Amino acid sequence: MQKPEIGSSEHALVHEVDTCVRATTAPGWADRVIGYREMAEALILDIKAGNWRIGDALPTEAELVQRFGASRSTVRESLRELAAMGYIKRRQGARSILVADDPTDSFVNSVQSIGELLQYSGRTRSTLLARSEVVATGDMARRLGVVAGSRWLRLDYLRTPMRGQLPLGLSEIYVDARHADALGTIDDSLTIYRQLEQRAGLVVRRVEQSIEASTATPAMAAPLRVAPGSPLLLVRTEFITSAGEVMEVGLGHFPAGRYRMEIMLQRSGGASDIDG
Amino acid sequence: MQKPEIGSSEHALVHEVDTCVRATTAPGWADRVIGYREMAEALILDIKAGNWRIGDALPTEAELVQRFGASRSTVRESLRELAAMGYIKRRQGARSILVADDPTDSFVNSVQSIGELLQYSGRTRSTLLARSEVVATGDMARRLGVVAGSRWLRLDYLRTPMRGQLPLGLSEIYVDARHADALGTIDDSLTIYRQLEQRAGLVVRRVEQSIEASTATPAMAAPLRVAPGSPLLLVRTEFITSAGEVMEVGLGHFPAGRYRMEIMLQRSGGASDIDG
DNA sequence: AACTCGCGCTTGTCTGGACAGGTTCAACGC
DNA sequence: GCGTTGAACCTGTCCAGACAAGCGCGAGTT
Repeated sequence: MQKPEIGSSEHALVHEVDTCVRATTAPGWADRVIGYREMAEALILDIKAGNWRIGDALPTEAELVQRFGASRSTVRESLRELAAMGYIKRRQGARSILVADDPTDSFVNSVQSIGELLQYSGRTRSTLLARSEVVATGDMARRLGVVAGSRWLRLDYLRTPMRGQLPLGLSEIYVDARHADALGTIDDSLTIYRQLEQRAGLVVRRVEQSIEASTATPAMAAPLRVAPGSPLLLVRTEFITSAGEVMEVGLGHFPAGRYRMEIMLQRSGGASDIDG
Repeated sequence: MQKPEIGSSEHALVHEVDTCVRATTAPGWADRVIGYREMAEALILDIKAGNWRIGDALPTEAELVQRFGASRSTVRESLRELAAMGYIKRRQGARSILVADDPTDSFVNSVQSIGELLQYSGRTRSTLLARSEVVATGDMARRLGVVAGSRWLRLDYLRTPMRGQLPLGLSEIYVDARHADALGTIDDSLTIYRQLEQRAGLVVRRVEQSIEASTATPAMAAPLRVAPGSPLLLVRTEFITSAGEVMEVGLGHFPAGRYRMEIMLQRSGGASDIDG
């Protein structure tokens, strides 16, 4: 989490001493050693300042090497950044072309294998506590966000870190009873939703997660080893098919301090690389 | 600890011949030189063959250099490819982690104007409780995830629904003191990060959110109208520039039952939305 | 048992150099 | 005028080495 590089100045010193040469020919202003990130930022400022119009070609790599007093690799890295953000397009042999001066102001969070995060985060193991069939009645149906009266296969897991004793949390997983047969024996090396996809021929179209604070019920308190009433993170995950039907619902209960959910959103214009 | 890492048999040949000499000689020689694309392809085949499970660590760059007889740059380029395709996640200091063996299986959450959800979610209003300058000391620095000793402008908001009495939650917003001047008077119709972008010339590259459970301190309990110690949802949001510097940190505290965070992930393609 | 600290391992960033292969454009031949 | 060709220009790929910075684990402490 730390970002000690306040000015990134000590960075500069080291390299100055090390590789010297650098920028001796450059016009005076290129004194400061800058990294590819700063270089990218400087270029973006230039772009926003209107130095080039959309469709124009940016300076060649060689010119940027001169101007910033950095190596070609560094210049290329910054151009790669600009391309990833959607400002420019690159093509071998031709100079970079400015294609946008303000790439879509949207952020993207891309997740592979949802629920890895919820069920298998690498250094955790899950132990099945109970397997039962339930009918969603009033209160429970509301808690799950499903239709009252529907039938579900319920799986209770306790999640524990590989090293350490205190459990991370409890997971209740509800599988639509109509697909429970297809599930059969459960492969613990795959997520439930993946197995449903593979064996029941379902396709998850979207996943909805909601997160809120709650408290530990007496029943949960024992396996979680916390006091009843202590604060929990409640994570509900719904897996929804293209037909709009909820095929699986997961409820995760995580005591404070043991589990943290992290989401990273990245600004993206043209997610793709090079070529065209 | 280390994975014995199986398989990848035929690559041994190339390695045998050893590298260096490279294409200076005619293309007639025995084995092709492996490029980063082929290397990526080979790795994908290994992945699909099940040599590693999701969550496992791939070989280190050094090991791949050995195996393929290529330079580290080339190996890194191929790993970059795999990361872009969604097979692996990379983190400085730690080995690459396999996160998907079939990246068509990726879900995307895209959102315009993050932080709307933290500051202005349409049907809520924010009232500024306090504005102060603070220095992040030990404990607070850890809580914020910033460098100890750094200086910040702190803004305290109470968020209340348009209709209704009970407050939704408290927001502490910390703005890097170096950019606080640029902020000047705050336009309540825009998010803070947008104003920082426009007035301080910063570019937000990515946003990191972490969510966990916590408890209400006595100081929070009063304005939130809950009992001290009652469960809260703690949402931390970091706005990070392309230089990798944290320019704004937001801490949201939401009592149980009053606020729920919602995330919708959609499989490849279509846009989606987050929260409300 | 939980916490801190240090050290080794691993990835991130950067340098400087080389060749391959695509692009561009002007000179040339028809 | 028009298509071809070649050379200059430019980006793509690759190499070898170095230091910076983050991570993980074990040892020692509380």
